[in-house]
Amino acid sequence: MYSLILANIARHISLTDKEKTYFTALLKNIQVNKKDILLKEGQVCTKFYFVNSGAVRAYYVDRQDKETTIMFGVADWWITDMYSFLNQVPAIMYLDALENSEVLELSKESMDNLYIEVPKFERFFRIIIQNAYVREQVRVIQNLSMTAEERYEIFIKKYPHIVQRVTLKQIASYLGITPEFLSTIRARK
Amino acid sequence: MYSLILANIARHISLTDKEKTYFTALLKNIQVNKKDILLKEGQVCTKFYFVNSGAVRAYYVDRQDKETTIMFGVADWWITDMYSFLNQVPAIMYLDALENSEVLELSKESMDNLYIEVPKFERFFRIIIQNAYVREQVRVIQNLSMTAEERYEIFIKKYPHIVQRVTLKQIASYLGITPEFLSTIRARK
DNA sequence: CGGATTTCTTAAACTACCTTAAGAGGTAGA
DNA sequence: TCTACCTCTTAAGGTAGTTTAAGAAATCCG
Repeated sequence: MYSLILANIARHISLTDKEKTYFTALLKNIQVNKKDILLKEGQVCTKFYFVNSGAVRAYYVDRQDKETTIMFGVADWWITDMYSFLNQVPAIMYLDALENSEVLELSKESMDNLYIEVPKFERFFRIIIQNAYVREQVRVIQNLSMTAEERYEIFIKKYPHIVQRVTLKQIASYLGITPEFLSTIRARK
Repeated sequence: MYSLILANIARHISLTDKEKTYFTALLKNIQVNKKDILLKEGQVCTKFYFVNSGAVRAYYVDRQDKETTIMFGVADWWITDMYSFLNQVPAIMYLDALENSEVLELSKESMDNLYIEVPKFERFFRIIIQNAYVREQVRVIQNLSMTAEERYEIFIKKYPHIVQRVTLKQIASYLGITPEFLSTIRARK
């Protein structure tokens, strides 16, 4: 139940057995079904989620009800509305399950305690967020300098396991195009 | 010389006088002239920069020589090629001065020592990077769900002091459009 | 000061991507 | 098993943003 998350952490910091025990005791294991909602826009996000199995999606809905997929979280990924979680303000995004999934929750309160009890975790989450930042920066560059077709090519190369599991509409909303246009892009090949 | 950066840090962590002295001793103050290059694509980025005065721009150049402005750094901003700096791999971006500027440099080596000597800085840079991550995420959402005109409106509201100081071409490359189109957007009002 | 270079504007023709619509599978629920 | 409702495709017509080009305005520099 905790082997995946402990391996994830071990990639960046070393924990003693005692620290591992302390950390895992803070986690809550939950099972969610396909389409279950973890977070709604407007709610304060109180959890940082780690996906153990299945798939979770983060997306934004604008005034015209158009969805933009912010990220897909599959096994071994951390996912949350970072701004809402860290500042305890209303979320701008939705989080929901694309498949039946097993998710570990770390609450804001637990995280604040964790930083005090095991300060090494400051380093761990700094690295996790650093990597997330760099990925978003690369995505901004790609969105601004490439056509939708090029972005789609990169997406299927980078996330081949995700392409199989999500709908065309969701991929289109990640790329920032309509499903119809993605369909014609696919047909070109 | 260090008052701005110490105030910047004090917003997130408290330092003793001794820690302040240790920290500022790691910094190198440099003066750069307009158009001076701080980092070239392909070089390993060895410095994290803090802008004391003036303005610095980070941008990406694609195979067709098209520039995409990644960020503008004015007084009180941290700027670097994060991926290159942290992993000591070749940079994907350029950094150069838009005006004569005063910049403080923190080297990778100094930063590694800083984390050991004053672990509080793990927290500080985690927060700095968190904020940068959230900004990039919002930018992705805006790029995917808004028209160029809407993004321009938001840009001039959010960075009114920057608009005055940089060229139209640079703003256009931040928004991901051509200077010609930005010119027509401006003429519409 | 004057010439060179860069920046900005305008406009016409073009392309990437959107909108609307209609039909063909697939899947889920009564 | 039938019906309802998503998902995906295809295609025609529309719009946001690009390309090319040329001139005007501003800035740089000897």
